[in-house]
Amino acid sequence: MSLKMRKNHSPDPPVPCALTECMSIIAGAWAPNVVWSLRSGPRRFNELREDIPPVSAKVLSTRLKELEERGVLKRRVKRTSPPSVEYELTELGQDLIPALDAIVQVGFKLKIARGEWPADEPIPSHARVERP
Amino acid sequence: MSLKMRKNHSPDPPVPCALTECMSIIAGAWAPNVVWSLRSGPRRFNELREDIPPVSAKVLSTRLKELEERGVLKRRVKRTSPPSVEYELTELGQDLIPALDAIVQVGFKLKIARGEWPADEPIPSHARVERP
DNA sequence: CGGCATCCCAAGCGATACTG
DNA sequence: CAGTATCGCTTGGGATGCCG
Repeated sequence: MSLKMRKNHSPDPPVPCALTECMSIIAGAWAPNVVWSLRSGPRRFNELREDIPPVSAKVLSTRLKELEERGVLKRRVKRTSPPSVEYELTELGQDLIPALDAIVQVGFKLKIARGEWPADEPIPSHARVERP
Repeated sequence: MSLKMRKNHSPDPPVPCALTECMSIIAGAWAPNVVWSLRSGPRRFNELREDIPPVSAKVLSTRLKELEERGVLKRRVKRTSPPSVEYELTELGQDLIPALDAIVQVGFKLKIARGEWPADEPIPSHARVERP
């Protein structure tokens, strides 16, 4: 494909590489946390809000919808009373876990480098988010 | 500055977990591509612009400065004529490569799932960006 | 409980022009 | 070559309130 300089910002696929492709899924302030929070099983809307304290309902809702459209998770309505909704990772969602885990590992290296994590403490593998 | 209008957006630490920590480094449209482009050695400013076609000079410049401040890469000025500037990953920058590679792997899975990459073709390990 | 509607703000990015 | 300056747009996100 001829990738010529376009005068203006691309109406066409912008750098259609695998990296950008996947990054666009886990971009944004909360999407990675949502996926990460779901890695150990289904969670409900308000559970996710508690997992990721500062997220607003609007944004969480938006992210969830987007992640569902992208095939990362599934929304499941349980017709109980009161009705409850569960979100669960799809296979694609599961595929993201190793990538996120790799990112978390780097995050811990950063904390150690800044002395925010005791260096003698082992780096937790498959570390949890701060879910109390 | 200390007395911000407290009506909106949180003045408090936003989920200081390892995941968010590292994500903030590789967030944005181009930061991951920059790191990825540097993984096989130093690159110059305009080389990076060619590696990542749609990025503007302003944004690239901003990202590079930010990544340098964060300790991800080093800026090295060669006093030739005309002077040239090289950017190179630090150790921290290198640490990011496995994470980005994991992301790229997912990216290829996505492409395959959509039939944009021949399924019989092997998934390139440590795949390159489209650097011709 | 699980959202959506509304309003607003700030960051990120692109385009163009200009500089040392 | 390697940027900076300026501008304006688009997007993401927060706060609050309402609703089935």
